[in-house]
Amino acid sequence: MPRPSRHSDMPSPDTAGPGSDGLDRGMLPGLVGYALRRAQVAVFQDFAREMAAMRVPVTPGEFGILVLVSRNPGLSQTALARAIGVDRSTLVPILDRLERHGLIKRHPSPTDRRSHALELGAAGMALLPLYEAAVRRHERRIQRRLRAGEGGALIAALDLLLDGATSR
Amino acid sequence: MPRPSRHSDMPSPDTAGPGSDGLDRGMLPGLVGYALRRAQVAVFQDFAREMAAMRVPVTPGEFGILVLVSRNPGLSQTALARAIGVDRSTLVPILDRLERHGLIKRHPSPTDRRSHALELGAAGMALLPLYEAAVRRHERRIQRRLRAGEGGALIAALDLLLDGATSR
DNA sequence: TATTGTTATACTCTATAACTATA
DNA sequence: TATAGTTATAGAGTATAACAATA
Repeated sequence: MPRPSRHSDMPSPDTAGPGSDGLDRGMLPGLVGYALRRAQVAVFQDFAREMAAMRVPVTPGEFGILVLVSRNPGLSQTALARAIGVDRSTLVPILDRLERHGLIKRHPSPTDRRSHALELGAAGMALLPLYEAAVRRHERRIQRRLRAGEGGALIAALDLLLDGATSR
Repeated sequence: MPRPSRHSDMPSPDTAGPGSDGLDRGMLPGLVGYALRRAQVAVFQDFAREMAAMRVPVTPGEFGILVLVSRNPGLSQTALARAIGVDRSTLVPILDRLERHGLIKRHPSPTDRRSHALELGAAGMALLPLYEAAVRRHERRIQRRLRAGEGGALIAALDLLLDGATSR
């Protein structure tokens, strides 16, 4: 994890953040939620920049779907929707697009004729390794200001944050 | 086709994340971007939950606007839009709502008759301290699984991430 | 009766372009 | 000519409700 900042508790009000414009931001720079939101936006933009070089660019959410489908072949749309936290109706146009580009394929389920068994399509099998490499490049770039091993500690801290924000 | 990376790289693939559903998530749990997105969603929901108790609930973005306006009275809409990273046209309906609730006020600028000088409204002056207290409670809750001082380190790491993702 | 995928619909958030009144 | 605020409009992204087919 990052440096054990030897300050007592509430982080400093901060006179001016990085790339600042001279405005007084008050308590904002001391808030985890504020740092989280700004980092999130920048990281998404960097992801898109890396993907722009690909033949079929995908969003972070779509990349997640491709990984999930490849590791859990035969998954149903409802199960996938639950796994990524969206309504099953929200998933339909997303899968439509991925299927249109051959990234995934909707097979008839052998056991339930209402259900679709999701698999990677031909383009998906060809491109997923390229997407994974692109994501690794992206991860290396966004973490380049961190010290070695700090990325893992950051993930651990974010998972703890998720837990603190989620659990009753 | 998930390929065994022969680099000594990413953290462990993770057998099952917290609150998992038995699905194999492959490399996802080892990605900072993935942890960031999930934490972000949970933290926003917790913010909304804290705000639900207030007379006039505000979003994280609206809270940021109130802080900015209170610390930089006389700010113009264009300057504010730039500070929070949205188009100035996007800001208009947001300020409309805040003004309707008396949280902010658009004064005529003394120096430029095209421009509005933003100030806190009467309700804004009364409520901002309550919002700030609510945000501190929210911050304390989401950080409750972290060790003492780790919140500051987390902010520092997120700021470094922002820098790595942003700079050319 | 309940569930799966789908459709229709609506709501939120955001941007672009064009307008107006000033500068 | 350029800028500040505004409007009209459009495109993502998301959800809810209802439907047909199937369980």
